[in-house]
Amino acid sequence: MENKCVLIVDDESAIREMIRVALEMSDIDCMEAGSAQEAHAHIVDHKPDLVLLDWMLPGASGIELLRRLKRDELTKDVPVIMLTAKGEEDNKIQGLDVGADDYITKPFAPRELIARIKAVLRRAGQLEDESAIDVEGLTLDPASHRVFIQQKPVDMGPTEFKLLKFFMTHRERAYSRGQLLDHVWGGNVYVEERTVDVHIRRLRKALQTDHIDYGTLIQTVRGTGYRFSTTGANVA
Amino acid sequence: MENKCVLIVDDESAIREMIRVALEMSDIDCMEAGSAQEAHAHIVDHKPDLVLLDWMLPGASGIELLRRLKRDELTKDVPVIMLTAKGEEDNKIQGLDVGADDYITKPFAPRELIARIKAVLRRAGQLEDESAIDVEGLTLDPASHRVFIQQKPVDMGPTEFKLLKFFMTHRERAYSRGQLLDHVWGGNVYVEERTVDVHIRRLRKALQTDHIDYGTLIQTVRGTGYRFSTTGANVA
DNA sequence: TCGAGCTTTTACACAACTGTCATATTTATT
DNA sequence: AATAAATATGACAGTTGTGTAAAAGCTCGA
Repeated sequence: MENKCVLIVDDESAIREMIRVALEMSDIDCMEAGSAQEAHAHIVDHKPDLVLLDWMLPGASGIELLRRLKRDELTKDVPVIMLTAKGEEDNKIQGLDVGADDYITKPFAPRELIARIKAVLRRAGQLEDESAIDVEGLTLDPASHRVFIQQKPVDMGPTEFKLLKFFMTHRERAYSRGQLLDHVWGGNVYVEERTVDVHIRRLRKALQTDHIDYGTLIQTVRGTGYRFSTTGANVA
Repeated sequence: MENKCVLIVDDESAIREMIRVALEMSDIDCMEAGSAQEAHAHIVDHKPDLVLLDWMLPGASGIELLRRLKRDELTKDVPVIMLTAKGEEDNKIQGLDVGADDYITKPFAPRELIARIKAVLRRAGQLEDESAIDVEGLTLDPASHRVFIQQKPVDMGPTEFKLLKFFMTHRERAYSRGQLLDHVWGGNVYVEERTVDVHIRRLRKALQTDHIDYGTLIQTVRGTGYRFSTTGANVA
């Protein structure tokens, strides 16, 4: 599985370095930013999985940045843990009010930091849409992470599952192999486009039963890619 | 029966000590926290049976903590009694609004405190599902803290029991190892995720008998985690 | 302080899944 | 009908994730 990426925002590079060491011990990838501006640019740019934000940035801009992040639709879902020095306790609460997901007081034990980061990451990951999707007897249930054909569970690999989920939430529309790679495989992976064909094939196969063949819902759009459609196949 | 554990949250250690003495007279275990932050960490970590929370923490964070606790799925079920000083009576109402289970005005008689605590614990205790859960001949009885297969008692460790209880009360849904750690181990414990595998293994083993193998009810969701399901796995 | 009973970690084997290729098969074009 | 282009299919090997057992660590009570 891909590592989580945490952005460390602190003006003291020594502290950043210390935190980085702690996190990398736990297989968490780190990026660093020394100022609020730098941090903001990075967040918009790379969408880290979590931001560790020092309250005491020069210009008291830590809380400013937090507020700004939470105001913007694009960044409001990025979890933030505030770092506060002892004696700034009042600020913690303010931080929470503005939407920090947790706070931790310096100095802290690396273990505790890791534990909190993991806890926040875990909770953040849970927020996805979980209601089942049904198409003519083909049901995909994100909660149980399963697919059913007429209430009967169907077996398929993780990639096929994600692929089908994407299709069922984006029907009646053709996607190129490249787009599918982006959406299903996720951004920066280098994979042959032909690989998509293979997974389409596997998915179609999995959707076949003795009685019904739901594989035909995934239609080939020659020269373009594929499309999930409930209206029978037709000519271009 | 195991003693109940109450977390006392107050910034004055003298008051904490006084309360502690009173509670321990009644065989109630106590933990203490002097700040909202400390308290939150403790609650997530150890899930006390009840929290005695002073409204007047530095930074007026008592009410904040309460709000935070009630917002988070993991902690919303922990009962809270608010401690308010005379003259802050208006706050009581606010506290109740946010979800406190009761409130007490300082100064209070120890007898009264004990009485209220017991009342809240009693109420909370009743909410716990004490009725046995049965799935196709596999029975878990929270009251006796035992598991039966066709009326025959089954042996397993405490963690396996909690794990099974969680699964049986949360069926047909995939949980990541991280989520299982959150729910079964409790909050911020810092444990390898692979540890879950081992307990799953032991639980599955415990659920096997000469005749039936209930271990298969716990299904592996590759790349995701595990799921308790009564709809059998299926053919490829 | 020691030991029993659990829990957690570790290490390795194994099975499932993935990505790629080589080879059919289909579709479009002339 | 022949040819070119694109997709479908089956097989293979490398990779990843999980199962399993055994060892190391804890905890609590005698």
